[in-house]
Amino acid sequence: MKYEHQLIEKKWQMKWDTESLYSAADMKDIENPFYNLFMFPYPSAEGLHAGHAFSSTGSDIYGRFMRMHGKTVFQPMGYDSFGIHSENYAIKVGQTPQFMLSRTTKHFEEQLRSLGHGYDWKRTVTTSDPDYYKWTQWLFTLCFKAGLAYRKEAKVNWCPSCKTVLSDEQVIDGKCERCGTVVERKDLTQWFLSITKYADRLLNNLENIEWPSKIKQAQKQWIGKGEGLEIKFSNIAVWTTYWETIFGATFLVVSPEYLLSKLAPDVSVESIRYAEHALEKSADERRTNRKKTGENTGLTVLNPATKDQIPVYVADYVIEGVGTGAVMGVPAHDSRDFEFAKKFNLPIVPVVSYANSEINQSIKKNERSSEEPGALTNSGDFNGLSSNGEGKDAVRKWLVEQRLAEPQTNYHLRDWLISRQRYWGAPIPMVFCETCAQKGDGEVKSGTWNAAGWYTVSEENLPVLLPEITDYKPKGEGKGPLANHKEFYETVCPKCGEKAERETDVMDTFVDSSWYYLRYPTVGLSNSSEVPFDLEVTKKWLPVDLYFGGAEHSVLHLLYARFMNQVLFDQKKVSFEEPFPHLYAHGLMIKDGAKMSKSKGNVVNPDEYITKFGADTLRLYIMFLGPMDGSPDFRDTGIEGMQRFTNRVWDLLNDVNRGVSKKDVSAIVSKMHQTVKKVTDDINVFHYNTAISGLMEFVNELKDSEIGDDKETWKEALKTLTTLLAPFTPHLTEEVWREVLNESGSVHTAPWPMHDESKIIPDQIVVAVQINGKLRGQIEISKEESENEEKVTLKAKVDEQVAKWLEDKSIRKTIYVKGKIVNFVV
RNA sequence: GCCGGGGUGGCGGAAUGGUAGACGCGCACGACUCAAAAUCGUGUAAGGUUACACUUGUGGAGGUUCAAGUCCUCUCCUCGGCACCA
Repeated sequence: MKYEHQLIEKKWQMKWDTESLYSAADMKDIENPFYNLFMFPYPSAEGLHAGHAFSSTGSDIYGRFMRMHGKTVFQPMGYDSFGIHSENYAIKVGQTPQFMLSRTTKHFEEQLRSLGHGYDWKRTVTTSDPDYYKWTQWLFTLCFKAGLAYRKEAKVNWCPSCKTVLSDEQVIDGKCERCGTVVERKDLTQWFLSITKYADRLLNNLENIEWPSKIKQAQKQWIGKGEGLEIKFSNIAVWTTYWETIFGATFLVVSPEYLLSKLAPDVSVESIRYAEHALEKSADERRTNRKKTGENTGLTVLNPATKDQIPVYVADYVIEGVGTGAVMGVPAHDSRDFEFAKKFNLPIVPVVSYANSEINQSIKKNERSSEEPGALTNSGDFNGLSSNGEGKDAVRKWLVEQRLAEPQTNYHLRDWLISRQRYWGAPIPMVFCETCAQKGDGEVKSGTWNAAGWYTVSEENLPVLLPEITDYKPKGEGKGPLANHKEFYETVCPKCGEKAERETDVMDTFVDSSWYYLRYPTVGLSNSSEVPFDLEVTKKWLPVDLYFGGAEHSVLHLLYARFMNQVLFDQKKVSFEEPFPHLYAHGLMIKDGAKMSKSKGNVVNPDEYITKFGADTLRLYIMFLGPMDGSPDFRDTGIEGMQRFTNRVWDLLNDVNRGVSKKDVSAIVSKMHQTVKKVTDDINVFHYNTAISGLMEFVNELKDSEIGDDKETWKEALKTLTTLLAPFTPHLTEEVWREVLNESGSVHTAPWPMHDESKIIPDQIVVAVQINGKLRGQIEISKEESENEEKVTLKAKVDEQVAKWLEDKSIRKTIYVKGKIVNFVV
């Protein structure tokens, strides 16, 4: 009987649906909850590709594994449907985003169903749905009321192609994360969320969550906490983490911004001209210009440690926003300063030694080397000091005691810019009233920015609906398309009732995705339109038990979501700080050695493989390619090999009435228990490729066994194999379980098999024999014999292959590793 | 430059310090067939041999150990993150 994958897969997908196998009737009344979350995709028009199939299958296998462990698994799916990606595509094909959406989500659902994933389709989330973004807006108002949302004019990242601003996190190598265009800098007034206030907590909590270290590392690096000193050089403060090099600071450099805003007009005309010119450069141009250009300002300042007057320069290698925007130039210990000093003929003074006992003396004597700075020729030569920890501490103490410096902590993390001058997003739910602004009235009084005139839209008036307009394309004038629609922005002030205007920018998509995991369990509850998330159900299901997703979200989504959750925690809306205590980051599937992308034309659509080979074979194949956290290469040849395996398994499992001969029973029982252990252990750590190889070995063992009378062992082996395979091949095993083995209920709720440690070791064991660590022979012993070291070593000694190596040699030492190895040292 | 992964057959990849290359792909040969496909069987690290024996072998150089792909030191290459971050 041939395995008809098309019929069987469709049959069970429909049946699971009618049986609600993957959907709890009542989210509040369940036991052993396990929230198995997969990062939701944005519903692209192309549909999902093999990379999605790879990652979502990885998540699904774990969910099924947990379900068979008696957990009630909640595995929802939704769509991150707002955002530039979806909107850009709609523009390209000349449709509205709304129109595109209805087709794309439907296509996604069909594809995900055809892969056999056990999603709860009754509880989905679509971020562009008013029922959803109502609460995204509510979240923004919550931040505003907590003093965590503010407006500020700032030099921001502007993508000239997407015609919107971007957050720092969305600029990769100076380019737009979405379209790859070089971003420009633009002065705009924008909404920010104060994520920097959470920098320390975001950093410290990393200790307590079970995440891959590389993701933690990336977040740590992005937060970039630097504990340094702020040191006054006359009226200019510099910030440094290398304060011990201050004795070698022979000049000072300020950024162009610093010069123009704080030092002009007391500086040279040339330096002002230089600074103005530098500001016209794009961020990318400035970033990649490694030439140390600059200009003398004519000012001098006092080096507080050496008491020397040193010149002040302006140069664009100093960046506004890092530290104070001014740095001390220590050419002997910093390669950039060195290059600069060479160019401008500034003195290069190495700071020599701070050996602990002489520290005070050294400092007082202001010890300097008489060596020529010519020794410092390459940029790698600037260490030596930073490694001297004790000296460094002594200098710090001295500087602070002398009141020359103050401790100051700086972060790389910036506040999150969430305004987007686009159409396809959640409108920022704010109203500005000019009348109130004149009087200084506003919803919050804030010291950090002038909030006068700004009001949140109250909860009963949410959502602020995104109007359906046809002229939704961005124009690039610094305002979003909604600014052209009076009917949208004209409103009245909630305070004084005068004419007022709505904010016309929309929110960054990452705000939408920063809280979606909270919404899922509440979908479908009677109060779901009254609350963002029901308290009882949230308490039951959250935090997420396993979050499965791509490493590319290390510092975007994963940081924002943690931040939002912590805000909600502080506002007493949730009882946990970290939403994802356990994260698994899968790798990226590639094709022919390159990342799958439309532009390369190497995107693999799983549909044709499902049609040709079936979902189960595809699932096995992509999981077998390599480890889940690697970058497997999708190749067509391998899948045919997996189809052979699927067919072999099908034939084997249908051969229910055969038995196994007495002589092979022990080997089969042992292999069965080994396989149970191996597959269980491997799934626990997401090593699906080796779990599958273990299953293949078990299948080979069964196929090669001699036919005999022992039907009970055979039947048990088949049953075990079926359950172990179930997470990987849900359709085939379900067919076998219910129709061939005639078991009651679904295989996916059947109990996961347990292994018996005592049955793992077979009756006959092969032990390797080594002489001086080199393999010289093998002996076969029984299980009982393996316990007896003397017996084993004797048997090894007299083995024909081994004996000839022992002739004329005396054995100095014998090592026996039970049931594994005998090593004679001669 | 800093921080993290990795370097193992023709390929994807396995190996709690204990028989390196599991499992699979590919390839070769054989069976079945008029023939092919499919399927099944055998072989497949390199050198060596009719076949065995044996020798070498996990990027390179040292070291620890009865025993090293695995641990330590140095070094080369590669992939990912951050970066004129002071």
